[in-house]
Amino acid sequence: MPELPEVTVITNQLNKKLKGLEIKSIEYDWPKKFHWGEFSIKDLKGAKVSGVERRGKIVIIRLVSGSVGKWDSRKNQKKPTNQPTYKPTDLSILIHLKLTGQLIYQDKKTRIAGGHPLPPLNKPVPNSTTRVTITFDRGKLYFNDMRKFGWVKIIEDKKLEEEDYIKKLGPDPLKMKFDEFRERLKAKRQGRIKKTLMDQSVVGGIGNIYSDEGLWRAKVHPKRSIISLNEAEMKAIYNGVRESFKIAIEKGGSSANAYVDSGGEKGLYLSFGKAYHMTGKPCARCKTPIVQEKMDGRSAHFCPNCQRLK
DNA sequence: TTAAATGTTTAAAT
DNA sequence: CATTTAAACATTTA
Repeated sequence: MPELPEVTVITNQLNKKLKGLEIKSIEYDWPKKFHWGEFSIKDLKGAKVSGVERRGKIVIIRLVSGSVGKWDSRKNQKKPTNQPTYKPTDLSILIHLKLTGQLIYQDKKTRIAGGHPLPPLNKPVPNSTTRVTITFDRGKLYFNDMRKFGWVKIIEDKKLEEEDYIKKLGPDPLKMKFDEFRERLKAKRQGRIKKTLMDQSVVGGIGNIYSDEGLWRAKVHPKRSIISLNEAEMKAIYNGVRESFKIAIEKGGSSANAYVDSGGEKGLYLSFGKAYHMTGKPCARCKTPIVQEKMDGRSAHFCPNCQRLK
């Protein structure tokens, strides 16, 4: 999916738009990946958005209780009643976009869209890839996912840290000091650098695009093992990943197709990319054609001259 | 027609 | 038991 920069961009925009909105209803045709846990639609109806944030690559829509009812604290579950359910704490909606997820919010005068570029982000919604629709008192949020790899989960705020994805998640490269970044990577020793960078338990938010981009900037071959990296190379990788993230966030994400920002403006292509999907194109530094090679089940793109294996 | 795709989990093999 | 690799998930597009 959408990696850290894309999720950051859409999260920030959603945060501005959704704050204070009240949930009216939720529709979905995708029960397999909509995890309600012990909750149900009754628990969300009337709840208001207190903010939208990001953890790794997931989007979290935080809610505050709107309705009140009964909660059985002994059984730690809702009582079987038709009354609205009382929540001992507030709830959150977790959304993982995986490979092909998109989030699109629309109201009378606004449209914001982010995530995977296909289908085009300016395509009308709902469409054939729309899996979940959350209706607010003013506007609707659509979760599209062509390949249905993504998921939605309803969870209590206080259990957020125990959630499977979140509890394994390493810190953001942008929020981490170099020392911690280096130590976390080093723990993988024999691991190959590209694969390790994409390991969400080591560092959060890096996927196939930005591991390629970061390593290109660092002039490090994606197959290098962690133990073979010296201090300078490690630092270059740290900086490389951070730079590519910062640039991508500035540019509004890497979505390769039409991107519509909160003002309805179009634009933004993966024009800043130096390696990802640049196979055969000359390296921006040395003009050697970028090569693509399959490794660890993914395709890596790199410059065979700047990024030597040894 | 076949392969590949902005990701993660799980089963299987080492 | 720890680690690595392959397969699975589901669908579209090049």
